[in-house]
Amino acid sequence: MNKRKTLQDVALAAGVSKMTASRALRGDKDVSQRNISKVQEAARDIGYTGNHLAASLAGKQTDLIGVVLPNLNNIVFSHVLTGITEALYGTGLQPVCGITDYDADREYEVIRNMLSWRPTGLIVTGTEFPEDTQKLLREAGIPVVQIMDTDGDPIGGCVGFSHYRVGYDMAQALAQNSKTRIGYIGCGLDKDTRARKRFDGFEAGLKDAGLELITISSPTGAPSVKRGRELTEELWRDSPPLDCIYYSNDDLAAGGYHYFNDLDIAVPQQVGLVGCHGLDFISAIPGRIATTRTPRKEIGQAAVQMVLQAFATGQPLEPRTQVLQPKIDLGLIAQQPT
Amino acid sequence: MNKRKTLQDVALAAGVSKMTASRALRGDKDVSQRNISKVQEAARDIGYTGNHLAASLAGKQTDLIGVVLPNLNNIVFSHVLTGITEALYGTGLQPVCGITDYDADREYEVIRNMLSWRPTGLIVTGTEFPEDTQKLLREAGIPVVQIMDTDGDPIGGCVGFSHYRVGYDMAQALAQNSKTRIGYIGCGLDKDTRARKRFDGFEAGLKDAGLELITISSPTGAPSVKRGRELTEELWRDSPPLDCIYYSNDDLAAGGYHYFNDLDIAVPQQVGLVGCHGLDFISAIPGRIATTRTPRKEIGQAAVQMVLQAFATGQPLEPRTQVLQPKIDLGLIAQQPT
DNA sequence: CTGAAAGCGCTAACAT
DNA sequence: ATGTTAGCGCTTTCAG
Repeated sequence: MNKRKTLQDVALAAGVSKMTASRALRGDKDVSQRNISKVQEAARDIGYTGNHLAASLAGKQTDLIGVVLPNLNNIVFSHVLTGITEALYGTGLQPVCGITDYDADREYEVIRNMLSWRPTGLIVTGTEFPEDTQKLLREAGIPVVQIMDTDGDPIGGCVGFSHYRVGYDMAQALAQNSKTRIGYIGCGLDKDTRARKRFDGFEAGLKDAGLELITISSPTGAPSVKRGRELTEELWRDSPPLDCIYYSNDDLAAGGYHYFNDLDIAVPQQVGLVGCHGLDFISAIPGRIATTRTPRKEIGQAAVQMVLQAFATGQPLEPRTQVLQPKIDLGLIAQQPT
Repeated sequence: MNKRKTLQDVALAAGVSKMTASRALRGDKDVSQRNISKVQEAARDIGYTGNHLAASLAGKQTDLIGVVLPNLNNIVFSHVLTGITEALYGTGLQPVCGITDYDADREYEVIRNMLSWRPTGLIVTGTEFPEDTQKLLREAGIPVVQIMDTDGDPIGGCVGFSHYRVGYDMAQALAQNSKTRIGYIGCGLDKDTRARKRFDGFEAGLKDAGLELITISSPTGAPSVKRGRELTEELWRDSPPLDCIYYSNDDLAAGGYHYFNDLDIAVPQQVGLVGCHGLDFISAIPGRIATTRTPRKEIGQAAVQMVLQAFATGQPLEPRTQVLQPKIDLGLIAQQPT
């Protein structure tokens, strides 16, 4: 394990000064073509890798964009990250991702830790933060963009949609389509504030339509297809008759679909199932599960645009909210025009 | 956007030297209780965040573990990353993740870029690398662990399983369970070498059982549930009768399941469907889709153990392969004991 | 177009 | 227990 090569080694091998080597490697203007070749060759020969730590420390700028997400097992956040990664591709910036697991303390630590790498920008999930986390973000001195949720006061840029309204609108749509005996199944609402906001909005939407939830199942834990099946089975067994179930996401709804399918209960004719997000597997059973299509990738891309813009102007990001409206897809629940 | 605070500012505010402040903040031994409190207080008061760049440059060690994955939309790799993150939690090390999108050039760049952050260890996916990437890894001077695939010569540590054997074993199992007219559907085998190895193993396994694939559908593009449905529909329409379809993963198989389910074709009685990985949604339709359960999270955890061990001994990692054997789950395809 | 000097913010290694 | 002195490897001046 011989010592790592430094710029000095490259300079030596190329027979120029450290400075010329540095400029040549970074593609600075004002280096002779001959020296550029010599330096690049030397770098390749000795296997020079560079040192971002030193470069960033000296240059007072990193090429890092911090991204703080609750979780990557939830495919929704993978999609956001994909949007971010794609939008960043070719800009010379690169994402560094931190996971909070929906834990506020961990979130504080993750953000604090990120900031100490002096990223050029920061993208964080959600709008609800404890006081000290807010302080951290406000004093970060770099562009901060909050994503996914627009219910709340943004600290810097903000792009996403209103989860409350997603719930509200879906409740109204179901009521308009003759669903009256509605149940709810959601997982981990104690931690997932956005799922909770959808729930709150849904209840409000029902209420305004003169309805209320007949049964509510809201255990802790992570939502999954399997979990959705189990919870649906319980609910169906113990609850008064339902003509519709609203789930906190598509995974749970898919689990419900499998349960009813095995029982030969027609979905959505006998019972309507409603999820959230519009994931790929929903389109593999066209029309069966109603959902709200959320623009996840687009949110990631828009967040990057905000950071890039702030980066270009050199200004911190003014509080500004951009809403990317989700679309309701009722599938076969939608009444045919009569 | 006032200038970021430095250790000097903390020292000044606390009335001690930079060094004492540094020690106090890092919890070094040999600092008086009184100064510890004073420094911590000062740091909090002025909103000191620290600078990892400077610390790592001076300390010649980072707390970073590089993780290079092909993709995060594939939930399989999210699970690996989760295993890594969990195993790293509490060690003071943290993962930094790079995405290659199954592209060799991008992979080279990602790894090169990672190395220039001087991580303490590196976890990369797969065993097949172009010559220059191999060189990079060999000369990295830090513990390198290759994961997921054990078919090939490891450069450093290696943990995973044989994809060839996964395919081979499944072919044999299907043959033993009276499947004879078998088709194959897989996506993106041009880029996903591990899926290709499963395919190769599957063909070999069939051959050794005196069988061969009746139909093969292997388009480019990303596998998804929706795609699985579409490809299954095509295959079923155009192919001679089949009693079993082997897919390159569970997502595609699930798409096939939905297709047959809508047609009231019994799965697996009329046609057996076989995926790979044993994802959550498989267990929501118990027994219907056969699969191979792969220990994804465990692979991530084992990889971290290897890095940690090398870190502790201070030695580069000797080539060493650890196999975490996947388990076949035939579900209802398995013949009942007679 | 090139180079020499200075220093980014921190910590290791010695002092005291 | 605390402070001082030297860098880590690079880039930003500024001078040729």
